[in-house]
Amino acid sequence: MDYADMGGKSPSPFLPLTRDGLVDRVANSLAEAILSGSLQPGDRLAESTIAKQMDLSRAPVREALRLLESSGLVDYKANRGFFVHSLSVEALEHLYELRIVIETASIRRLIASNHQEAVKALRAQLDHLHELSSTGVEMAPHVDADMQFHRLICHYSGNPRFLQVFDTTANEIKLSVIYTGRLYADPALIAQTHEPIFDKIAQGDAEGAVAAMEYHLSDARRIVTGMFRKNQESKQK
Amino acid sequence: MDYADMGGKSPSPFLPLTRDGLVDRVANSLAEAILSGSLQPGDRLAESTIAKQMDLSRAPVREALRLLESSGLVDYKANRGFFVHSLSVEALEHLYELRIVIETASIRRLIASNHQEAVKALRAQLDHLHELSSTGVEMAPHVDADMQFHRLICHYSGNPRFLQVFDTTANEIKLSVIYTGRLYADPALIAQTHEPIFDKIAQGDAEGAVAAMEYHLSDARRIVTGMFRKNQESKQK
DNA sequence: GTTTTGTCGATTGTCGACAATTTACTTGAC
DNA sequence: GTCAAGTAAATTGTCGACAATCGACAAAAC
Repeated sequence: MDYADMGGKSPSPFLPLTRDGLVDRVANSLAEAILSGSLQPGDRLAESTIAKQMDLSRAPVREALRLLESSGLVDYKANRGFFVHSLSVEALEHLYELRIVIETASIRRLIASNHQEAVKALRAQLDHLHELSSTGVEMAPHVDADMQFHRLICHYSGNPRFLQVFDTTANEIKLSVIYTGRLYADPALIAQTHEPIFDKIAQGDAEGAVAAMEYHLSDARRIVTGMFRKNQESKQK
Repeated sequence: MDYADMGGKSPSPFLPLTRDGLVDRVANSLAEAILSGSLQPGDRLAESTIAKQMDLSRAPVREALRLLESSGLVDYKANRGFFVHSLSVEALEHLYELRIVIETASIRRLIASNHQEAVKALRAQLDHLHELSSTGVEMAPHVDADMQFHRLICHYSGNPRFLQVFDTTANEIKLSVIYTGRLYADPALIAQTHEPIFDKIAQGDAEGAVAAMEYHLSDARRIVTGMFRKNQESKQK
């Protein structure tokens, strides 16, 4: 038997054996630190310091930082180095506007092509969200599951470019939620606000689903930017 | 192509005074080589070779290649290095679909906000295109001017994210045109096909402009993918 | 003859050191 | 006390060298 060319799911008895390079591990580690809030926006990310802390040279750290830059988690200024990405209210507005464009476009393509498969996956993800809502108070898992629902929509659009655009926005959206505190007073609301979108998609009602998504994202934008503004004001004084 | 240009307006009377770092110069140089066709898709881009040819060390070359990767000009495979980006027909279809989404969204936002300023800039760019059409037979300037028209639309959308998405697609689109040969038999047609879009925008007719843009991009997609297919077949034998 | 295994050359991955630049601090003048 | 210039420290930018990894070819086994 030839284990090399059995396309599809892992036919081999071995685990994927994730040979993540050093750079990826560094990037993941840094991303976690940023998304967990250990590092504040604007904080300097000195290469030497990080390299020393992780006990390796500056080269892989530098590459990891460049990677994070392209995913929007850090900013780079020539001859000045890397800093944890700082958000502004304007940037958030632009971000949500882009999300509306990409995710509504994804919905249209999704309904026109991959419908059956997509509905199944989205239903499963929604169920997962409902389960989560009864559990912990930790914010991160809820946000992740929320984002995953939206990501699935882009995935099942059938256009990898749509997913790519979504992914570039995803980290910044996560950042904004982390920094502004919880999105909804009750985590159970997260799952509920996605039901109307799913319903319309399941019915194959493209325009209805688009409208539901626009409403949902506009609402989220309103809440996030509102809290963001309040947060900044409280920091001023 | 200038990777340092952030697309914003220059408030000072002085030119940006591009203190391009070494990395940017290397990136520009490589981009030119790729977009001019000196390097063929799939060609290996060995760091040492490039470093020797440019008389510097591998570090800045490596960073430049990573930069080009994020702008879609080169592909990177772990432990194998960098290669000139290879296009597929499917990728092109996806790319044009994304362009339609972003550029039509840009048109809507543009007409709703920056209208006056945008119309002026677009008219100027169209005039420039017309002037070009009577001159040389070189393809690159026409393609650049064409892309610049579309880029202006994204720019005047007022949402930097839209422009950012456009820029990530721009290089690949350029590549496809370079590799498939001329888009239109007569360069004068390039300018003409953009007039309807401009007219509708100038009139403030959002839906009309969107329709014109969709028609234009669908047409371009049809031509490019068609020539691409033909090109590949001729390479087979 | 086909498949597996071993070896080699080439290329990327990582490292520590030095040069160039920026930032922070100190010093001095007003 | 405030501001400016000059100096020192810290940080990024670049370099050349070594280690790890990969692909291709050669050799051996079936």
